[in-house]
Amino acid sequence: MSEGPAPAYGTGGQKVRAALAAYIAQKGLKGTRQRDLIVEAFFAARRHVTVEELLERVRQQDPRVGAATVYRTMKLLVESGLASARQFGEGQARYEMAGDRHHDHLICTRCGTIVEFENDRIEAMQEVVARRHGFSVTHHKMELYGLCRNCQRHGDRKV
Amino acid sequence: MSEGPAPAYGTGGQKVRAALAAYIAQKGLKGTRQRDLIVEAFFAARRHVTVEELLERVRQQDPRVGAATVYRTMKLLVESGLASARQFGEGQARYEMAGDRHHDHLICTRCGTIVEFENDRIEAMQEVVARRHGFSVTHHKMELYGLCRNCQRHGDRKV
DNA sequence: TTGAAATTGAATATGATTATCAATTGATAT
DNA sequence: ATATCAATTGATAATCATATTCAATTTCAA
Repeated sequence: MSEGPAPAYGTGGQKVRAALAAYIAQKGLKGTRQRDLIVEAFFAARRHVTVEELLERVRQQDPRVGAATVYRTMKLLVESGLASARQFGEGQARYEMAGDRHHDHLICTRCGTIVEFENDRIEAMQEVVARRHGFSVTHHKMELYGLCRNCQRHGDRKV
Repeated sequence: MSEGPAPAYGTGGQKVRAALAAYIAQKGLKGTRQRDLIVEAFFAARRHVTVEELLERVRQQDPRVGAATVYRTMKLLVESGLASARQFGEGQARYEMAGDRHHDHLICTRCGTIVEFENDRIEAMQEVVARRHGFSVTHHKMELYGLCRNCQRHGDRKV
């Protein structure tokens, strides 16, 4: 398992895998080979993946894994708080590793690159605006769509 | 920081209806009774409606109107630039009249009230954040979810 | 009034996700 | 190890919102 450069979320998902095992035990569930494969593939992807993409990766290891199992496993990861589902207007969910910090997203409309960011001043101003309208905000969604640096340059070439 | 009430749409949608007629003529399409009913109901609603809600309203005028026609008409309104579709995480689209000004949304998670707002300072900061990550933003989505003034007070009572 | 072209409504298709269910597998007690 | 029993799997069917198909109807221009 190539560990790659230091990811933002702990290394290789060791910690995460332990947390999942704990959740599974605590819930009286069982560990399975498929589940391990899927979780492995998910954390190895290191990006926002769809179930379809994940299934493809998993099937490179074991072609017999069914789509339903991937859906079920991702649901489990979300329930256990280790992943979260996002909608970027594509009609299908993308999953990301659940970090401790809240963040929003920059999405390149050409190549699909997704960058996470956080900005406290924007968050603070959202609070102000909400209060001004009598709202108390519990959560929010902010997505900025446009072209990433690379696609601004090579906008003419194919993706 | 210009922030104000949502754009005042012409009363009765006179202007809008004319614009739609123009679009229809220019595209070589035809006007129909159902279409008029649906557009009428949409602009009379004066709020973010789903196709389902709209169909119900339309059927009070003519029970024989089909759902497909509502879908088709809303698509037409969106194409013509007179309405826009929004996703507030409910799994079905809500349509709003297309004003001239860009705006974002405050959504009450209890009663479903949707308030439009605009805030130039937030928009400006979004630009800054994007540029910092090498992105050029073309559009964005910002939704603040929480409780509206009324629901904060009467959170115990039924909606 | 006519006739081609657009529209309608019902039914069917679609695409993502969830639920069903018989067969299989994993954890545990023996 | 083995038996046991609940959890899991994979295929398939079911959902749900929306799109599409198609025969019947309606619109509009000539």
